[in-house]
Amino acid sequence: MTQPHRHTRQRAAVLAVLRTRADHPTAAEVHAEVRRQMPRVSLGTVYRNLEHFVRAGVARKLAGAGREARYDADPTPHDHVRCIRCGRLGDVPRVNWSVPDEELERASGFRLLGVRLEFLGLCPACARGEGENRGAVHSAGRADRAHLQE
Amino acid sequence: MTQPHRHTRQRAAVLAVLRTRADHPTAAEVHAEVRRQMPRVSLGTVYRNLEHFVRAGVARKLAGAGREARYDADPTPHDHVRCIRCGRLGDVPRVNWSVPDEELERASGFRLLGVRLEFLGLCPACARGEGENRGAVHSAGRADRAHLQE
DNA sequence: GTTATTGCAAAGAATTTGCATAATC
DNA sequence: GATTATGCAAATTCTTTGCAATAAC
Repeated sequence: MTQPHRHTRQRAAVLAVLRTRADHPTAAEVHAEVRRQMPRVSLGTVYRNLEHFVRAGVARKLAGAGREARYDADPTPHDHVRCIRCGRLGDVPRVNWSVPDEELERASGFRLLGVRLEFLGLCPACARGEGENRGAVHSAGRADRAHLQE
Repeated sequence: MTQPHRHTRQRAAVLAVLRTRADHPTAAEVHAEVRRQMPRVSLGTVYRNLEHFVRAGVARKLAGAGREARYDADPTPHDHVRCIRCGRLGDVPRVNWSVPDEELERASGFRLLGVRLEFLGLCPACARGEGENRGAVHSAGRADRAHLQE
């Protein structure tokens, strides 16, 4: 069934970075950091190992709203806030909320298996107007609200 | 402030398709359908117009978990279920849930502006095992659970 | 020794963009 | 007539993949 896994320095390094950083880095960010120790690691290897950990249940892939995916190796149950300006991710305590599953299943016709909950907001830096502009920023007003509905 | 907009046949066609179809089509699907009436429309034009409607608050862009974005012109407040096998989107009634915003803002350090709630599940066809396989399907068990956590 | 894993480079998928032309206001 | 929108193709961005070489078991 399950294939045997091998311990490689690259794999260990990827996990180490993921566990060290609390900011849910992107694959590129993990790559950059791993590279400082092992200059020859390829981005492909980083992606493969990140995917490996996700499949193993060790890491979560946080792929939201058309942005680069971010990875989180914190096993504690919690949700996330994504900064709508720079894309940064933050943690939020898990919200208690009850969903009437059966009713929703009937209404949608889908079999419901889970939920993804992601808050949208502004990280401290962007709230102060000093955020790095890592993505499309709509002008204020209407557009921002529309974006929030995603 | 706001730029003047122009009425073009292409723009009207994109909105018409979006309003006609209840299944939240992707840009490519909208393109295919618009093309039946106007064979020369380009995919770029479809993207530009979809983005136009999103900015105007007329449509919502539903970009989840690394998949192609889907678009929804239904103004009624509702949430969505995404089929983890084929990517299809369904509607679900909006769930009532209260979030203690201030507490979460304090805990996260972010200014909270909104939430994105997306259910994950199996669409009717995929639940019956006859779904089109439009995307990566992990093998059963562990991997699926990991995927659900996204 | 097998075979999972790597590095590299190339391919892919989704979306965006530059630019000359065409259509709208 | 001024300018927005289009068509086309090329460019971007993020991610995956083929393959020969390498390293783990």
